[in-house]
Amino acid sequence: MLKLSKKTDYAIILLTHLGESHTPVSAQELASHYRLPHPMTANILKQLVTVGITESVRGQHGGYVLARPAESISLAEIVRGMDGPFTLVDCVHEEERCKVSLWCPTRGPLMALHRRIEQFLVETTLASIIAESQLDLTSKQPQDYETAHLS
Amino acid sequence: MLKLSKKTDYAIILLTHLGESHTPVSAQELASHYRLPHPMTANILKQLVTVGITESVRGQHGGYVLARPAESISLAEIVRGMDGPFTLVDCVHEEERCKVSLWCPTRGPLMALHRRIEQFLVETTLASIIAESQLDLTSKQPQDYETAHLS
DNA sequence: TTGAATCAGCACCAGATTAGTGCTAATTTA
DNA sequence: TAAATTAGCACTAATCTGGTGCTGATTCAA
Repeated sequence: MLKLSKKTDYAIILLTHLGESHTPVSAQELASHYRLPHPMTANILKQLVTVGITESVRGQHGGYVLARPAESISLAEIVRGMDGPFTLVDCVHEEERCKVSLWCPTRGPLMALHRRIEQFLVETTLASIIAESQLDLTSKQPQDYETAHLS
Repeated sequence: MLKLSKKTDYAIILLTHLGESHTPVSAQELASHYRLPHPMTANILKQLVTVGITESVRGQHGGYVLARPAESISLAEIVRGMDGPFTLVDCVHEEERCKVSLWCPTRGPLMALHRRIEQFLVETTLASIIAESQLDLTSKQPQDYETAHLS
């Protein structure tokens, strides 16, 4: 359906938070802050660790931190880590010929679209997402972000 | 999963065929030509009629034709007709504020990506897809397209 | 006028995916 | 040692996707 999964969407939100924090943030904290169900938040964070985007700190006052600077984490990596490899249409990654037609008319245009999307995903870094969200923040309402969320 | 549905993919293939034909083409013909299951092919074509992209001719020697010239049918319209409205993330079409956070950090960048994809979909016409597929055809193998397909 | 070809409009089904829950074990720190 | 926390599972429910199939209406040709 040409849509990002909710998990990926949430992952981006959680990662921007981690990118702005200097100390580990727990799943509990993040879940209640963004009013997301705790088990799911925890699962997303765990998955982000396994794909190497975040690191965890166990024990009391533990939590999650970015594994690398936000400048070196791309949107492409986040999407891939949560959703698996980006594949606009199945044939994008196939070496062999199209199963439907030898010269499939969709191949050219859809490959072009695939490449455009991929380029955007690779170009966009977590750091730029954070920068943009902070811009929005200050321009719209000079209020404390930490306390501003709704059900 | 940021993927086009198979039905949309097939729809594009079928539409390029109709765009190249001057007489109605039956679901049967299209299905056997592209080795697609007949019931599904029929369903896709029926749906394309209901959304106004194709028109049908009933009776013997009936079939489907484009409702309008290929130049005026955009990829956006095809995707919307088959998959429903294009929504990269749920909040794209929401007037009200984000349910997760008042200033959701994903909003800006994901909206930008959404607009880029949409722009491409709107810009790309069925006519241009046909033109490109014919280019491919002649440049790669000067062989009869009608008889060249595989399982 | 009848029969074959064809589309229209449904309703349906199975499998995959997504969203979300929950348990138990390991780790850390106060 | 107890509380807080992540790790690593396995599981469930709902939705989406891909695909099937039936019955009825329309059209054309023999």
